[in-house]
Amino acid sequence: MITLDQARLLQTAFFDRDPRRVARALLGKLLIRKTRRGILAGRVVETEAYLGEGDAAAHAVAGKTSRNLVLWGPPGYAYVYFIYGNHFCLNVSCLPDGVPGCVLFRALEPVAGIEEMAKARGIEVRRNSALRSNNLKKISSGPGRMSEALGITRERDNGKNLVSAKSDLQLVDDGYRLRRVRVTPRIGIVKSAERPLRYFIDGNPFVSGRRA
DNA sequence: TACATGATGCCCT
DNA sequence: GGGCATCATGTAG
Repeated sequence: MITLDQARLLQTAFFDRDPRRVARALLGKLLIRKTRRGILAGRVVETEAYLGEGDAAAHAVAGKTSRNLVLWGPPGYAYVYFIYGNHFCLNVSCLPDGVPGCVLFRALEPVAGIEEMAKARGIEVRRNSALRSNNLKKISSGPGRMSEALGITRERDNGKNLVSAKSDLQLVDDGYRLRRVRVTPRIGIVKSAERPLRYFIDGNPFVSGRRA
């Protein structure tokens, strides 16, 4: 394992392939936010693949709109949308320019800047160990939660390159070795609900929702 | 312009 | 396990 500042940015080519492969490959990578006060980082422990044509649950099925335009752009860019009047969800575009597809980030394991992320979520983590452990899971287990922890909004981050050295929101590899991945149907959808397109790290306590 | 809906999370029982 | 807040977006009219 290498330290955070030695971690390597993922390359654009990493995302220039089928979202199902990207979703699996992203597990164990780090999502980092650079702030004036330091670096916030979380390990990707749960993702979902959303395909283009033929995936009724994907935003891409509606065709190009002002909201989902990023899905048709080049790979490695952030697609952020607002949902349920409360939450932002982060995706990364996949496949070549002109072909829609993405991966939704569903949960992170807090790695660095934990105090800051907890603060952004309105959570106290400095007390006794039991409460701390319990509250750690509330920081970024779930797509809306992790977005709030990292300050992700559509206005701020939609269309941002996630593999640019200049970006304040990046995906990096710190050498983490993935053991076992589990695959299940996706969470919270009605159409195409049976398709096994959700991926998560087996046994990781920061995975959201059901873990079987 | 109006209206229905949603890739969620939180609080209550 | 269930109810519900809350609003951007897309679609219908």
